[in-house]
Amino acid sequence: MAAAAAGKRDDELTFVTDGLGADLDALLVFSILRTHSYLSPLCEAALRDRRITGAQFNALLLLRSAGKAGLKMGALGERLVVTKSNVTGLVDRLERQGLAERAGTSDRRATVVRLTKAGRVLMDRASPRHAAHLAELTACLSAGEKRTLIRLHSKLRRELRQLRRQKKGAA
Amino acid sequence: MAAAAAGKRDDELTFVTDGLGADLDALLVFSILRTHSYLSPLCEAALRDRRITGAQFNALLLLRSAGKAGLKMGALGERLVVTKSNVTGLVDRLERQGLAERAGTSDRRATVVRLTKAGRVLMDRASPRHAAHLAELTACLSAGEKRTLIRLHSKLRRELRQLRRQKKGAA
DNA sequence: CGTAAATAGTTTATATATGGACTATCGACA
DNA sequence: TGTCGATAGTCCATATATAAACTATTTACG
Repeated sequence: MAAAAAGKRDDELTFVTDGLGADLDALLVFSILRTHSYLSPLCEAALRDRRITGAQFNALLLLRSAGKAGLKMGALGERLVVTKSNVTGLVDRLERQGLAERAGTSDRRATVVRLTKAGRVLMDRASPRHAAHLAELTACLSAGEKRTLIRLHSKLRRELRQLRRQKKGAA
Repeated sequence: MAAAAAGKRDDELTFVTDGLGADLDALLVFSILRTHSYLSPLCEAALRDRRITGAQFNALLLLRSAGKAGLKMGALGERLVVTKSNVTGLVDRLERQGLAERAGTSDRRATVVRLTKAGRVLMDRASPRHAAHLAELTACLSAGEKRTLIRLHSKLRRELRQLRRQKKGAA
C-alpha cells in the first residue's frame, strides 16, 4: 500500500494525497515538493546572519566559480533554472548590496555579472559554514541512502529537462 | 566520486556544487532543490488551462477533502507547510475567483475556508487530468525506484520537521 | 473576576518567480 | 547592403512566500 511506504499516518503529506487517491506517482511528486518546502527555509535560516537569501547565495556561488570573467545574465538564469526576468531582479539586489556588479561586453546586447571584492569576502566566510549546516540537515541519512537519492533525482531530472525542452520548443 | 553519482558532467547541478566542493551533503541538498525547480513549473503547466496555480490546486485539494466542514486558515497553512500570512493571500485569491469562501466560527478569532460549488466542479474536472500528468512526469522511474524515493524523502522529512520545530520553539 | 499569555488572522514590506510585451543589437541571407 | 528573425536583457502585472508588527479574541490562573 502506498500510504505505508510514505511512513506513518501523522505525515501530513497523506492529507494532501488523500485528495488524489494516493497513487504512487502523485505520492512521489508531492513527496519531492513537500521535502523542498521543509528543506528550503531551513537552508536559508543559516544565511540570515549574512543578510542574504538562498537564491542570492546560489547565485553568488556560481559567480564565484566563474571568477573575474563573470557570467552572462542568461547563463546565470540557465544554471539557476530560473527565467531571465527573475535574474534581472536578483542581480539588481546583489548589486544594491555591493556583492556583484554588471559589466558590458563586446556583444552590446549582453551583460556579464561578476562578484565584487565584498561578494568574494562574504562567500569565503559564508560557504564553509553553509556546507556544514547542510550536513547537519541530512545527518539522518546514511552515505548509501544519500547516494541513492542523488542518483534517482539525477535520473528524474534528466527526464524532466527533456520534457521542459519539448514544451519550450512547442511554444 | 560524488560527481559520478550525480550523472554526467552536462548536469548543470555540477556547476553549482563545484562552488561548494561537491561533497555528498551539498550535492544531495542541491539535488533535491534543483529537482524541485524542474518539477514544480512542469506540474503547474497542466493547470494553466484551468486558470489556477499549483499552490491554489494544492489548497483546493485539501479543501475538497475537508468537505463542507472546511478547514481553518491555520490548519490549511500547516498542511501546505506555509505561513499564515501566505494563507491569507492564497485564500483571498481563491475567494476572488469564486472557488472558495470564508465563514466565521463559534471561536470568533477563527475562520474556516470551504470550497464553493464552482470550486468543487473545477476540482472534479481538473484532478484526474492532473494525476495523469504527474504520472507522465515520473514515467522514467520504476515502481521500485519511486517507492525508494518516497521512503527516503519521508525519512528525511521526518527529521527536518523535528529541526523546524526546534527552531520555532527557540524563537 | 480580571488580567496576562496564548492563539487566529490580517497587514505591511520585501524577495522570489513567472509570462508576456518591449527595446536594442546581432547575424544570416537575398 | 538592407531587412528580417533570433537573441539578450529589461519592464510590467501578478502569484507565492517570508518575517514582523498589529488587532481581536480566548484561555489560564491568581
